[in-house]
Amino acid sequence: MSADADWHPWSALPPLPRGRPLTPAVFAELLDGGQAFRWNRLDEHTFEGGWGAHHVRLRLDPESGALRFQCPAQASLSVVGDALADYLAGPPADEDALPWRSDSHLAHCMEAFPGLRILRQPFGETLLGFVCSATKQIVQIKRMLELLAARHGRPPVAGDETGWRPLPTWEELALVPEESLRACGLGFRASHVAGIARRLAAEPDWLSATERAPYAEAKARLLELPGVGEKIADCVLLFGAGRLEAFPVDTWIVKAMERRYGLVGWKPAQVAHFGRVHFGAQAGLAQQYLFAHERAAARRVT
DNA sequence: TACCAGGTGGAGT
DNA sequence: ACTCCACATGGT
Repeated sequence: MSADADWHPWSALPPLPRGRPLTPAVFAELLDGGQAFRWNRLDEHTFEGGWGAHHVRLRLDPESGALRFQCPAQASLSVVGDALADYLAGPPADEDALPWRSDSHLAHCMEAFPGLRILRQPFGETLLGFVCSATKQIVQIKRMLELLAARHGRPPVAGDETGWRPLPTWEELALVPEESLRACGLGFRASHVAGIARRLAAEPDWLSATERAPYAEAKARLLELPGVGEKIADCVLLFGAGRLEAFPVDTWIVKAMERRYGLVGWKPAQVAHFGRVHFGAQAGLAQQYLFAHERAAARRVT
């Protein structure tokens, strides 16, 4: 942990577009609910974390819903503030276009997490995070990425003494032996990461072309990568490219559709088809409400 | 101990 | 095309 002197003073962040003020529960769900894996709680209303080369502390005023942030003293306040606003704003979305009028369960989920949104994360590191996510709990995914950053990431800004490191880029990962990836707790995911890193090193423009491509083409390209199937491809496109039509189906969504929509025994591919048809062009946003609600419900019981 | 975790890919029907 | 299961690792 670093001294306060290493940080800029707290600064106000403009209100998020198209959003009600965040509640503490929605704030926590947004940063630490399984979209991003690099935020950690500092206290009741403050998280510390980062994306790309940016490292910040973010604090919610529980009364007003206003957000304040601070960044390392060596970083540019205006640059980081603008980047943070983009990150939190997420892709253009319209909650009113979701079928909550005819879907009482969706309406319930949206009331439980008012103003929940999709973050706009860097494409490459979203890919890394979700390749590491396969059959892992969120806390374990965070640990893997923390180790990757600590051991293989570079300092974000010259003179930054906070000790925080960004995730290694794919270019940097291509230079890391698979055994070192394994030592970060990746398990069988290490060979996937290594395979993707080799592929991206061989075709330097492949990733950015994939990010720019239309949804169907981008997804087909991602599915070429080792360790990337339907679910992870949709997570990368939803959280790392703002493609709200992506509808990732994981164990929680299968459970939710089974319990709340009566789709007992449906397989993930069938659930995915149902979700796209039922929830429409912003199925991914609906998915995030269902996901948050289902996890909260499970927590309540246990 | 057995089972699960924001799954995927290969082998065998 | 569909089902089954190994794949590493850590937690309950």
